[in-house]
Amino acid sequence: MIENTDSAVLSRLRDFLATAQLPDGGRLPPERDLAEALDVGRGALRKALATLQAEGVVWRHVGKGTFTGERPIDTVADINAMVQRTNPLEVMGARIAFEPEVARCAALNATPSQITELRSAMMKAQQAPTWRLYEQWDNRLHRLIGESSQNSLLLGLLDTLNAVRRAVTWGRLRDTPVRPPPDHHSFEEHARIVEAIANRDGAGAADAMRRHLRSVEGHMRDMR
Amino acid sequence: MIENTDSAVLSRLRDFLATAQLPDGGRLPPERDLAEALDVGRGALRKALATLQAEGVVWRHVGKGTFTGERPIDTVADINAMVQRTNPLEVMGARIAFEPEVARCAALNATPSQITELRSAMMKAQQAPTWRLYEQWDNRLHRLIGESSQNSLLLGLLDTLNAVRRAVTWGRLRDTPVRPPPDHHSFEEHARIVEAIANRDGAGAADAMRRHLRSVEGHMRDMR
DNA sequence: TAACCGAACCAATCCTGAATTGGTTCGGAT
DNA sequence: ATCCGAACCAATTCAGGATTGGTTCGGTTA
Repeated sequence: MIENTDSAVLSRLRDFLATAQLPDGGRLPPERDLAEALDVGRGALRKALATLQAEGVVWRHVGKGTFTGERPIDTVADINAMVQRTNPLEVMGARIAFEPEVARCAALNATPSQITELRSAMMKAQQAPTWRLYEQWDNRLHRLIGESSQNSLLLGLLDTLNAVRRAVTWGRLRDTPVRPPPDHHSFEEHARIVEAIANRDGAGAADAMRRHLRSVEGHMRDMR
Repeated sequence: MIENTDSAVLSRLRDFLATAQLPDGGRLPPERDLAEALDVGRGALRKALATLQAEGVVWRHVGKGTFTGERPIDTVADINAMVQRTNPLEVMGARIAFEPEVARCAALNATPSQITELRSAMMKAQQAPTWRLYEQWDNRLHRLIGESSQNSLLLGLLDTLNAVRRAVTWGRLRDTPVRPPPDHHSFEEHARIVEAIANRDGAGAADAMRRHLRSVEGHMRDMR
């Protein structure tokens, strides 16, 4: 050991990083190994690493290791935060803005088997013996449309939207044994959406979805 | 074994479910155990379970088990999960589907002071001395449009989308000291969007935003 | 005295192999 | 023909140990 002043260790560490040429986000050797490789005590190395971390050159996490670049952004979008800020009216507005475009993508990208599934879910909803089962298949239908867009990010956003919707409309589940009337407004609207998707009619699907959601919105207000 | 017709097995299974009284989302015994408990072959049991699954009473997954109720959809908006499933192309597709509709809402709902802010952010982006600062003001502009929609849920979804976008396109930050050229394609596109919003022209705003994003998409491909 | 080093320990994380579980196939018995 | 048991497959879970950054403590050196 020649000189292990703080600055000497730091510069030797920078040297190592420059030489190592590791990819951005790459992982450094464990502190113990690195200390031995640089012929430095672990404490001194940690002090130097702390400096680099303060500079934003590296970031560390227990059990994971030390990595170059900046710490990746924190993970979960807080659905609870959205739920507290929003209200049923906003949820409906967001659905009317968002879901028609998802339907448009679905019309352009759905696979034949997905179209079959869409028709099946639609039928199941029509024949549902209770409101609860109807809503179950209605949900399934709307998510199938998201899956049919073949865009996992759109699907993720749709799931987020639905999670918020469920949280906001909590406790308003219709659990009556009464079944939806055979002329329930949604049935024909669903059919229009699914047929537009089957016909690869993007604009038609978006339009049909928009009409459907506006109709749902109208009935929501009537129930107040 | 008395009678193990399909319907008999099915009714015995329903009986078990009713008796077991497991909580919604609860887990059924493994097929092998359950088959033995009901004194039924596994194949027959599976046929009955398939029926229940078609009815939406239970759902199954290899390695996990069989559960009551609906298949849970990722309730947590785990951005990391989205990031891992998606790719830059999908991100662009989602933006093109989503952001024009946000712009439409913004045109209908933006307050005068928000319109002032929009113009300000647009100017700042035009005069940005570096690409990094340009992107910063570009981000600010797009989020301001989200705020102008006056729909906190739409804004939350937009933030989620942006978080994914940043994570996916990470490491491709342009940090050159060069500034965007004065005739950068985005400048006029931004202006069209902002003016459409200022004029309360929802369709125009959506259209301008769509053109803008398609243009960005095109330049992304050129850079490859 | 003060700084530094090595060693041990802690908690979070990763890793690996075994066990579990739904999905499938095949031969034999009824 | 049909059903059953057994074996196998692939996805998932689970448990234990190994790894890793964070911390503490006593001994050594300057």
